[in-house]
Amino acid sequence: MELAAAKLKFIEAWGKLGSEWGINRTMAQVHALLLISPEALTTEEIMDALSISRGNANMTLRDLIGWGLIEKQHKAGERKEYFFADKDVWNIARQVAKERKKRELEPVLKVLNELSSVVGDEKDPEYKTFKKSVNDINKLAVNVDKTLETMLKAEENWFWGSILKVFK
Amino acid sequence: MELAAAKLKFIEAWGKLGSEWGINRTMAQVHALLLISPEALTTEEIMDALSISRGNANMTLRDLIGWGLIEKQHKAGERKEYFFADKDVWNIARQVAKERKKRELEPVLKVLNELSSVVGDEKDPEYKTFKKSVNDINKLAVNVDKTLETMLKAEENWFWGSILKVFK
DNA sequence: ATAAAGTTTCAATAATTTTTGAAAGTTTAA
DNA sequence: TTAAACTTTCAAAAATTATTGAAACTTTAT
Repeated sequence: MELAAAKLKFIEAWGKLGSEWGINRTMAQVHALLLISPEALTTEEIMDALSISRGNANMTLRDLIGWGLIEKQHKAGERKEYFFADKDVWNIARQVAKERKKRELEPVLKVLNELSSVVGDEKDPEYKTFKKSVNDINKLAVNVDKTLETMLKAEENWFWGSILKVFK
Repeated sequence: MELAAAKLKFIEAWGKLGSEWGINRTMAQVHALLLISPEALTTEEIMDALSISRGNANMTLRDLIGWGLIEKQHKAGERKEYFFADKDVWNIARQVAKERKKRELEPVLKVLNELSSVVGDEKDPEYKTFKKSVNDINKLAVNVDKTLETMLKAEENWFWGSILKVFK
């Protein structure tokens, strides 16, 4: 396969995976493009490469910055803004884990906690089933939260070393 | 909080989490409803509880069966079909992991593998950057895949025991 | 101050995804 | 058989989400 074709395939695959995981296709594609680009790119270059509008490019880039996945760069003597992706895949994974934990897991933990404290008649099957499911999900969510917390602090080699050794 | 209100809140929270993770809101809500229901429910009961149409209910239930999260039940002397959710949260987590691994991770691993084999000029920064990103993502994806594989075979206590002990 | 270069915003439009509801299909019992 | 009870399908409609593009805004250089 040609490099040019391979790049397109990578961008497409990343976009598809993103959309399956609740991340806007275009956002995932812009990220993919920057990931495989050795140089920082301008908004115009990104618009051209992916055939998207200026407005879309601008909003997507802003979101990616919000996720901590890319940053703006300025080149000496130039007005234009350049965008550059962190290429360290472990950083990326941690950054995504950090944001999703904050945006999604934590609010759910909060609700589960409130729901854990609902009191009722232990004889009532409706209550018992509700309580058991909520408590079990809560425990699982707390374990996931703890594991993510560890991941956020960990070095890649140590993390996978520990996990894969145990599971070997 | 009243049990009735708590149930609604749980269904709502589960639906929201689902939609953030690329799972249809209604599907997550039906799953939530069945999770906290001590008895199997009919299509009609589900339609009523969530105010959804018969068509929607039917398709959603079919999808949930496809994900291995619920099953049909028949009660003696009744024509109606009843639906019942597996309440074991560890089974649920494994089932979801299994399906998403198959549907999403494996296709991506396949593409990454193809892209890893693209050859080019080691002096070309475009090629070098592409290759490095693809290889790094590939390694991460393989580690995730191995960990999921272990999870699929594991008992809940052993799994979290091992992970949390290492990370303590 | 002005104009050029560049960035941001957002209402309108387009695309996608979800839902409806009624018709077609199936199963069971009499 | 027939018809009642129930399930499935799917084209059309609704809802949601993403994208465009042009105007407004900001910054910099002269």
